[in-house]
Amino acid sequence: MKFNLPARQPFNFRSVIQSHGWVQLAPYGYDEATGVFAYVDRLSSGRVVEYRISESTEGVQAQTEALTKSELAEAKEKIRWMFALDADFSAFYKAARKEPKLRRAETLARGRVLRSPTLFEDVVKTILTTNTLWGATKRMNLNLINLFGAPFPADETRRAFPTPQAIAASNAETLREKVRVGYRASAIHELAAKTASGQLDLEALKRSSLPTLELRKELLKINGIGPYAAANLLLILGRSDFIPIDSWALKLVSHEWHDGEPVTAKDVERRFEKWGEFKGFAYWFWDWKYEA
DNA sequence: GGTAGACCTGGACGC
DNA sequence: GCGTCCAGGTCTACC
Repeated sequence: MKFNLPARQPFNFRSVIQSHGWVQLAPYGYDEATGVFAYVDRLSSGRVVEYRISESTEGVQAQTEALTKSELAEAKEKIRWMFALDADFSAFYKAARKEPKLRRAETLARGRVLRSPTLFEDVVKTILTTNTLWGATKRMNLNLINLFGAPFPADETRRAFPTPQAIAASNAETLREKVRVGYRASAIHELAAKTASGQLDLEALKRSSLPTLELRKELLKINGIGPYAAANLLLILGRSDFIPIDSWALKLVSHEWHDGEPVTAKDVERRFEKWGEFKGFAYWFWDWKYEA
């Protein structure tokens, strides 16, 4: 079955897909040639389905197998969230018009950050990006999915992202030895256990009206989430008050303003201070000189 | 509030 | 094939 979901304008499908490296992490997939984005999802009914999503005139078009009425409603809600179809970035665009390095922000409809259907998945993936190289992040994520994810019946080589319950039912030792997440094992298992038991309601944070500073405090309470990871998750949640400062950010700022000389996190903060509540977006969508 | 050192993995490199 | 070094954020202890 096919269905269309409209997006608040302006909207640019490729800008969302290319907003960060998430698209390279299973169970996402993207075919550059056809422009089809795929995601294997486990619905709350227990069925594992694939969404094949492409750009439409007003937003996105999704294709999947026949779903029940409640499954369809769930799929629509998840896809709306993943692509932030309802998000409004007009205030950021207004501020960005004055800055040549952000000139393309509005024309390319930047601001939306590709996200997972659940915040649990995004928190786990963010933990997997910390203190490691991108290749290792991809490997750990794939190991996690292959070990704990439910298989997609039409192609059992592909699996949905594991539920908190599936990970919680295992233990930190298995995460360390089979998923090869190293010291992150206890943080991931604790996160899964607290989420599965209801002690931690991550999904409520998606709709939270808390000020960003308070929301950040909530994220920092999670074991394994520090300043970088919290800022990354805030951007995913549409909050732009903090910059995810990692070694890459230091490199970008170093080459942009300091001729490649070493810089500190404070230097990065200073460069974007004037952007206030938009500093995260300004950093994220800056037209950087330096490229990998 | 700031800082040093430990935590792990896997890739790169030298032998 | 083996050993060593290094990159990458968070956490804890300490000042």
